[in-house]
Amino acid sequence: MTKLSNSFKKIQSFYDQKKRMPSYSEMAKLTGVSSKNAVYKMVERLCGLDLISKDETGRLIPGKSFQGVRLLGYVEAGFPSPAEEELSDTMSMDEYLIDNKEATFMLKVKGDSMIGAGIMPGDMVLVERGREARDGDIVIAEIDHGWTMKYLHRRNGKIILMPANPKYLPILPKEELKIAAVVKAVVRKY
Amino acid sequence: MTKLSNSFKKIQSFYDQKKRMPSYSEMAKLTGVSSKNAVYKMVERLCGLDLISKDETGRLIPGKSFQGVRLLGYVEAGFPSPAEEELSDTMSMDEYLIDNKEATFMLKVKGDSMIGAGIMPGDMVLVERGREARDGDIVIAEIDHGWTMKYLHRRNGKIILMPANPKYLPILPKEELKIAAVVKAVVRKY
DNA sequence: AGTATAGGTGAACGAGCGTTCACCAGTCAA
DNA sequence: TTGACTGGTGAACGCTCGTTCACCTATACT
Repeated sequence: MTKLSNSFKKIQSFYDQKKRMPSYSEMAKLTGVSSKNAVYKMVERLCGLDLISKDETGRLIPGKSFQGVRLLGYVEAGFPSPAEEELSDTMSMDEYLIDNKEATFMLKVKGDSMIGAGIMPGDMVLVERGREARDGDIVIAEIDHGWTMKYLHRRNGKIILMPANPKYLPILPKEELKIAAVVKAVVRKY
Repeated sequence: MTKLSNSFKKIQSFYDQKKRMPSYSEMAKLTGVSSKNAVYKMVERLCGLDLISKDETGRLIPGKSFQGVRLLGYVEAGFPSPAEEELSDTMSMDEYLIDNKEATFMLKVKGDSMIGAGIMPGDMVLVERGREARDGDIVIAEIDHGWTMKYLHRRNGKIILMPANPKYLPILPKEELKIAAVVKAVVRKY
């Protein structure tokens, strides 16, 4: 554990708590040095490593690999050794899952009608409004004054809402069918 | 759309891009007013709504409902109308999914051995290292020089690794069994 | 007509910012 | 032993920060 990466972790956890970067003086206190210039040089080093950046006004902003969790390989291909972890990429969940924050909503799944698609009751789904639903998408649809989540299929001009559970029957909407949102992601927490 | 919430959105998207709050002068440019004091009063109003906060040094930090996506109700209980959306809570994916960033890793699932638990091939799992595995947890385990993801069960002192797919057989480790990590969440993107 | 009130202007204040300077103590290779 | 380098101190610089002041509109409500 180098001193540099130790200081970086302190800065990282400061940002996690406050959602802003510490000033140079604050970093001096965090890292235990008593001169702003020592910090300044350290920040320059961190900028070189792309861990921290500066915007056009000189203010500090988190660098590319600042936020998020480390991304590893495949689970069946083996779990990396501690040495390999150093090289791994990082990824923020928010960035990974959300394209358009304004139109994205999270909602909780009730019922088991999509269990065959790996969506269990109690899961959270991230849905995006105003996006065009394509054949095979999972959608939130209004059907006969109620809302359901189903696969959307188009068969020669007609729309079919397919559950992913043999217990339930496909829905052939008679008249009104409003697609409220398209399911973009599923999230389950244990 | 009030002017206040319009300005707030500009600030929000500034933060999204730069990962820091704009200064009062920057906000003045963003919102089109020409006096810092006008911005100051606006920020006070936003602080009252908990959209923006100040830390102990007076610097601005994002408020509680600043980041993340809006959280809605149950999907089968109905999709809220636009009016209801105003009242909804918000939630950051990072905060929701990650407790201990240092020990959390993301890895991609290969194979269908946990399909019964709603974990499909290609899904991402968030795993946490160094956490004690309890009975019923899904774990990443080293078994006979390989790594797998399985349910962990304890039966009178013995450990069984259970797949969630009838195609595969439970694993009764003979000797060495190292639990590398516990699966905390599953994420699937469409 | 009168008058609160919400929201804006423009100037001012001290404090703290990011940055730079000159200098110093160790470490390591030549 | 010398000399270059790395990482630190402490003081200084101009600039921008957050904040406050007095004053200025409009609109809304008696």
